Amino acid sequence: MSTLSRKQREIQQREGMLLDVARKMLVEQGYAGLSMDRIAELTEYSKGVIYQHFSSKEDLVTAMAVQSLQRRVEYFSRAAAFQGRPRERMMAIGVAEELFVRLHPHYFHSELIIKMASLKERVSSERLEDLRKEQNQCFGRVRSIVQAAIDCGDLVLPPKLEQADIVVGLWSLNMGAYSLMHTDREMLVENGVTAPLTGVRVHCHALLDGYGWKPLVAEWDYENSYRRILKEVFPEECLQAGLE
Amino acid sequence: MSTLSRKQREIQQREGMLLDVARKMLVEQGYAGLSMDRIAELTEYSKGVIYQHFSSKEDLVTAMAVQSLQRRVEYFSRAAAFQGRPRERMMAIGVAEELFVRLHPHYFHSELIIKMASLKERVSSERLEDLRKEQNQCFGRVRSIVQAAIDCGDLVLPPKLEQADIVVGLWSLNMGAYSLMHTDREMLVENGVTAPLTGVRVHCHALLDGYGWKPLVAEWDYENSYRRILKEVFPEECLQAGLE
DNA sequence: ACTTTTTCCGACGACACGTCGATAATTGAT
DNA sequence: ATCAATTATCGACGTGTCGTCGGAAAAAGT
Repeated sequence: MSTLSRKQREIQQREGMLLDVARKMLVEQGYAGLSMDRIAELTEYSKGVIYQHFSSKEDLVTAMAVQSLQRRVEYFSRAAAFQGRPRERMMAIGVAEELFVRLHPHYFHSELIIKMASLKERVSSERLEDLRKEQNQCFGRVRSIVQAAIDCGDLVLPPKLEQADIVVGLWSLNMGAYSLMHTDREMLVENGVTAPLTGVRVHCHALLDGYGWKPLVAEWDYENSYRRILKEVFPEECLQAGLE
Repeated sequence: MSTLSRKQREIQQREGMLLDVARKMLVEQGYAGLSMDRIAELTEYSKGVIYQHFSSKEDLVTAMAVQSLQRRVEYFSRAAAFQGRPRERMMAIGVAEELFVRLHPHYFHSELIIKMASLKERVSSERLEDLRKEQNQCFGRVRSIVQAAIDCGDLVLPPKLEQADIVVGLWSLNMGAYSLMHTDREMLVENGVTAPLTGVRVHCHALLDGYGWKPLVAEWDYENSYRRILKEVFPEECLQAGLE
């Protein structure tokens, strides 16, 4: 006998289904087109049921963001376990992020929305706590790699920068690039930017080189590292993403 | 006699006033708290009048973003005119962005919102054209500096990167960092990131060093450049921002 | 002074969020 | 198996917002 009754398990499962339907709606129709009434209609549950799961529309969107971050943490964890120099492991995190965005754009999208609209006011405090926790998980995964690099001497912190700052720099660059792609793809193609995704990798390497994080691009065959990461850490996802 | 009648000028002026009221509301109450009815109430105009200026709520928010970009272009233009090496002029752009975000956070905020919510569907096509134009202005200002650096030999494009890519890298890093500050400041302080704004400058320098854009940080006194930029290009704004 | 055109108004319909009392289903005890 | 107690579900309702539209008011023109 499990800790939860049959009914309660059913309810828990339902939450996932509600989120799936909601996410599809969010992606197809935007935030404004995400309607609680229509979720009720499509799932053939009543609104009351939905409001037993989520205290408000904002709470629901936040739940999507939490799901997204959980998935990301999963990716990051696998990436962080890659066998290699710290900088290679950091590269693996970058690959993880890239695959994550490629394979789950709807998850990423929900994160962006919740971030922007400053919806936090109307979100239940437990959900907000979940969000915070997952975010810190992500941050922590990256941070520990930076620490490892410092410990083994591959990275000497430049003046005025702490470990956490390095994380912020990389995070900003990635986050900025991907949200740019999502929101201003039009402007990019207009300006002849054809392969923004591969671009991100190159930019990250430039940034790490700028920090003086050894081995520098000139001293190491990161193309090879890249292939190893894809093959050893994300073989399944590669196929899904259509990467060779 | 001007080309516009008195009445028409009055109407044009009114648009600015409407946007001011709306922006204040947006910043104080978030996107959800921005209500067309309340704008009408506060300005003591009818809703009909407001809908003569803006075809929808989204159109109004887009108008705010356009205003914001116009202001940014102004800042960027002044920065681009700084006398010095291309990399110094690029640094001036960074300073411009920093001051812009510091002094007009509400403008910046409206940009973020319009970007995220994929509101574009309901925006009038003229307004969308305005937005596109201003964005390209910004992009162009930065791009021409990159070109200048290439022309004078200060920058040799790394393999796999075009001029436009360099712009994208810097843009992403800045955009990402500032939106991170706006949306996740809490997470930053939790992780001991104390001075994110000065951090951005350091990260940008690292990125430019990574591109091999001469003169590198080690070869030039950019602290001095920074002081010169503040004093020569943005003396007024410095005081307002409370920078020494 | 009177007509035409422009501008302005605010009631109205449609729709969305979130609530709540009534209703149905499930559980547990006898 | 029966019935009471608890739990889960429903959907109509109140409130508020968006965007429209026909008529009132003001301005321009003659």
